[in-house]
Amino acid sequence: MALTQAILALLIKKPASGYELAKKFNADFVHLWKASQQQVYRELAKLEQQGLVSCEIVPRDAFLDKKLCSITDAGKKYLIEWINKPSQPAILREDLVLKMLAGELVQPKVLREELERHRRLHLDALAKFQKMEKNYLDNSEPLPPGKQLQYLAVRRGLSYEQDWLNWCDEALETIEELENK
Amino acid sequence: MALTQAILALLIKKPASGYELAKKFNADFVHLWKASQQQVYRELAKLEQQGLVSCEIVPRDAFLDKKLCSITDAGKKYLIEWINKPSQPAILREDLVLKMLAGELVQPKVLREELERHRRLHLDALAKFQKMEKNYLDNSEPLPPGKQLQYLAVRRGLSYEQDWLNWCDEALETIEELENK
DNA sequence: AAGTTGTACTCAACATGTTGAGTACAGTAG
DNA sequence: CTACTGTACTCAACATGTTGAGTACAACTT
Repeated sequence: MALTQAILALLIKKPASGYELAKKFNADFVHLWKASQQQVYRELAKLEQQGLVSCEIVPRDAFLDKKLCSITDAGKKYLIEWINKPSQPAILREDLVLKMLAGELVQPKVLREELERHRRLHLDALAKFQKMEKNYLDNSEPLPPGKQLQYLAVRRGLSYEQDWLNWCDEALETIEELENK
Repeated sequence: MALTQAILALLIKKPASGYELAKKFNADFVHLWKASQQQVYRELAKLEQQGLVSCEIVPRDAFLDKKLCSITDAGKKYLIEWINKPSQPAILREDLVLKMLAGELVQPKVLREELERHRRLHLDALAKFQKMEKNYLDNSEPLPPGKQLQYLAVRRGLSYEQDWLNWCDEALETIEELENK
């Protein structure tokens, strides 16, 4: 629903090609907003057609051409209106929770191994956010308002992953108790 | 992706009609797995066709007929296989985080009001999970394994909402600082 | 010289989720 | 006795997300 806004939000920082945006949505940004290359290109085409972004083909001698997209004034206006509209919290749909609900059907060991896998994944994600956080904390000068807000986004990721980690540990304790009975 | 499994997971507890399932996915269950009526009916039709659930029309004199669906042995087998396969953590796509990233475009007041709205929503959700938790805690006897796993799902919801709440408070502090400058 | 990796994109098909309207009937409240 | 609410579903259309293949070219490795 809001891939539109996610792209526009990145483009206000600086113009980018579809390829670059797609890379962000699958690397540093992946734990906050994931999107496939195909999704990005499709969305970008729609945005250009609506006049919310404008693209320009930049020839780079020797390299392949690159279609650099920038947000237009209309795009900025659209984003501002969207921020002003109330939005709903995201809908949670987590497979792992379903596996707990139906967990009686399998051996506790199966659940334990899956929990351990998820624990590792959340630990990796947490490490990435901690690395990002450093860029905001190591600064001796106070952060400008834009950066402070960005920092809040990083804090959300950090807190989210830490919270998952805590739950995984709690769940593992319960499962181990079940295994020992 | 896993609405299939969400429906099957509910059906192992007891048979239900599409209407009843849809009600769950929009009431007590909504913060763990949300699905619209239309989605449930479509999925249920597919599941019946695949032989994972079997439906039976139950005439209830005076009342409207009800199509009661139960999970079949094939359905149970399918669920067990799914639990055994590793699954990916859900993808986060939260509008509010985007609003922070692009937040420099608007007055801090706009962000503060949106944060306060979300804070209230998460507080409501938290209250619902706390109410659910009581059913598991008030018990003097130890819980059977199935219930203990169910309790973990509730704990996940509880922790998730509490974590959002904490972040909202942290973000509000930051925004208030911005407003006072 | 051939194969792999990385950049930069397009097209097609399908699965899933959302929105909205429409049918039918029973119970209850004004 | 009419309107509203709740039960119990169906159909259609569209938006969004996923999967997979395909094109093209440059740089680097083996």
